[in-house]
Amino acid sequence: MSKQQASLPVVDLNADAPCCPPLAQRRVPAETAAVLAPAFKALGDPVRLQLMSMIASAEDGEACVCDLTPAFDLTGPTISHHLRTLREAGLVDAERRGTWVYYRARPQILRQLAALLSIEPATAAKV
Amino acid sequence: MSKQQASLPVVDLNADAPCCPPLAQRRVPAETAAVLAPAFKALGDPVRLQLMSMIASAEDGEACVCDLTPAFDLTGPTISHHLRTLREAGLVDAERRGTWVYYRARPQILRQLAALLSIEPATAAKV
DNA sequence: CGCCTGTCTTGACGTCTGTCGAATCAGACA
DNA sequence: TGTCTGATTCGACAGACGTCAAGACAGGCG
Repeated sequence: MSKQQASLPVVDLNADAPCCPPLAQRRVPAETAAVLAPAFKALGDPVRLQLMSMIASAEDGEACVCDLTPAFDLTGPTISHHLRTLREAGLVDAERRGTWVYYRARPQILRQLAALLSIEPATAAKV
Repeated sequence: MSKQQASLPVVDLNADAPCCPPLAQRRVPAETAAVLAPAFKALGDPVRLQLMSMIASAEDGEACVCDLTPAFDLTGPTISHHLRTLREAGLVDAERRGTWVYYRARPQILRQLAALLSIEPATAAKV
């Protein structure tokens, strides 16, 4: 078994959201589904998935809209709309500094989503 | 909405292969985003998220539609529609055995999605 | 001050999605 | 064979979504 997880199951999600034993371990209650589904939905668009990745993988932990926009064949308003969607899903934070607006990922919720999808090798191997 | 509607399973995510370095580690390329976004989208509905969980956490690794349907205040056709969405996203498999139809989760793609969202503590701690 | 650049909001348009009722298909069983 | 039950498909509808053009807002600079 992997030891990558030292103190695993008790995810330290300082969550403001009700959180998550793995989806495959215990049935997700309706309230949890209602809270987390919008986050998955926000990631359910290729453009937003790339935006999320560009922001999360940015060097300083933040990315400027001026860097994000030219990476797509889409207008500024459209990118802005997608960024707002990510923000409203709680996946990113925005901050204006002077002329430019910077977006920053929120690792907690990403961890929650990853935890929800995680599969214990043992569980998966059952069949 | 970016289109990627297929009436048939498109995703060949059968690979246990090293599909995806974490989203926060390397920028997700457009092709990967196009392939994985539909899976997130399929999980982006509370009903489907619960269905997915009920199937994945089922005792024998599979769940009968007859057990799934009465868990919601929705008609049979609606549940059937959601199950088809999950199937077309490559998240579940369906098999008819006699009178009943059983759905089974596909752990590979769940693992891929989890891997994509996973965050190295080191990476997350940067701030 | 006025202008310029960068970003967001508004309004509109076509498409997709979630839901239902009715019809249809697939097996089981008398 | 006929009929019954379980599941899917079909047709339709309201609402949400992705996209754009045009306008509005914010901050820097001459």
